[in-house]
Amino acid sequence: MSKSADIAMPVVRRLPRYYRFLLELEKSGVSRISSRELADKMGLTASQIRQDLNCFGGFGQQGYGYIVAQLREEIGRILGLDRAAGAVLIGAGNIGTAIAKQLVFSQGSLSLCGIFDKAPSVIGRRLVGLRVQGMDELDAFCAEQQPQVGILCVPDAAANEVVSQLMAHGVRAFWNFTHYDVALHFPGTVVENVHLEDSLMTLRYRLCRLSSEEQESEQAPF
Amino acid sequence: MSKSADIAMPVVRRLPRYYRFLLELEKSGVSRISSRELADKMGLTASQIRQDLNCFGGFGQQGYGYIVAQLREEIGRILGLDRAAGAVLIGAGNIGTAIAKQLVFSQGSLSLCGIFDKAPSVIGRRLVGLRVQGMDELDAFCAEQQPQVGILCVPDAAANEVVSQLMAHGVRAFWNFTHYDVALHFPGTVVENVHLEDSLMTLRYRLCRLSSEEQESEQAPF
DNA sequence: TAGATTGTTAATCGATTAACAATC
DNA sequence: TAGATTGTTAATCGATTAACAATC
Repeated sequence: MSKSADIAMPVVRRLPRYYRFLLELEKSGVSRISSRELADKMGLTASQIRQDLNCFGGFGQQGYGYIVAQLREEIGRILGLDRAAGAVLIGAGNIGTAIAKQLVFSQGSLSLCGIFDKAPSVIGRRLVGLRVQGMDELDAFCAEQQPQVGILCVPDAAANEVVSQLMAHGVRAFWNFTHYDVALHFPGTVVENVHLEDSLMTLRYRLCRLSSEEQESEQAPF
Repeated sequence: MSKSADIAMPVVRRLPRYYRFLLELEKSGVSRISSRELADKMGLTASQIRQDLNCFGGFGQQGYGYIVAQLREEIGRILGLDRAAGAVLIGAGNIGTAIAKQLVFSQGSLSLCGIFDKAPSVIGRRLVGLRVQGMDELDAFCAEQQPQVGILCVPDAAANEVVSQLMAHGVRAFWNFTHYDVALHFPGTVVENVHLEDSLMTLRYRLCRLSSEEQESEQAPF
């Protein structure tokens, strides 16, 4: 059993950020960095960085630090960025369209191989070089292409149906832009939720507190 | 000082989800619910729900439970959904366009009052009833309209410049779709990051583990 | 009153930070 | 060797869960 058996989610969620910072450092010609320097740059503690990295192995050199390029590559491998994976996007509305373009633009290792929609007005349109297909074509497509990731950009009410259809074809990973709780209804799946509305509500909350804080300090100036 | 002085972020981030579930219950005619029932529905513990809600006050009735409509409204107020707030969106590219449409479509309490872009080819275009303005018009617009929220849909490299410009006009809350670390560079701001790429990388990581888990259990079947 | 369920305190669990021995 | 910095163990801090007294 590998060392990375059961990593805590907070650690996993920090990995992409490490990856980004290391890539940036690499680009700007920094070849070596200590946990302290990286911590200062990222607004973390050196301790946390060392703890996080050591979940996966000893990538550093005592007395010296970490080799940027090597560490970045290592984290990339941990994230699975070296392995290609196919994805189908369901729902070519506002967000679906933007995500499709973004995916192709940013050229990550996830390759979008199919786009599907229900609306006859959308079916047949071309998007990032792909023809938007109808939902009745989904089963045959999955059987042939075996995508691993489902990107859910449909209305909330349609999500359940779409997920069970995809699961029947072995799709276990979902990038979920709906409010439908995939993980709750389908155990054994792996789901990343992008809840834009929730994110915005959290911002509203924090903005409120910020404003009331300002007012309080004005009223009670000591 | 109100009871809600310093609420832990994990609690705050659960509020939008409570709000959604309660709204759903309300719509389906449920008028009363216990922490236990709600917990089962949401996949949480009853204890956590009671703890979370009691950060803000005693909204329930002992021996009876919570009144759905009342609790939903209370949480809405806590989130600041009853207060209107103006937002400017900077960057009318793929995501910017989708977000603009989504904001107007979902009709939240955040009102998009201005859209800005740098590209001459985009300036002047109409989007959700607004004219996309040039960056040179931003200062005058902010001075007059006093938006409270900045939505950052620009390329990473442009974010720093845009944020300082908006901060000069009193904008303190940012909905950030770039990888630029606003909170790190501008203390005193309130920032919600939507890091799509990070989210996708986390999904990739988890997909990898899921697959290797399956393989392992195939090889060692007991 | 008895039953139910909250509000709240105490116990547990997990994640972060600090400390330091190992070692390059 | 001396200095630096990691890897790792121990201490602290915070968040979640359990328990129970208050009360509708």
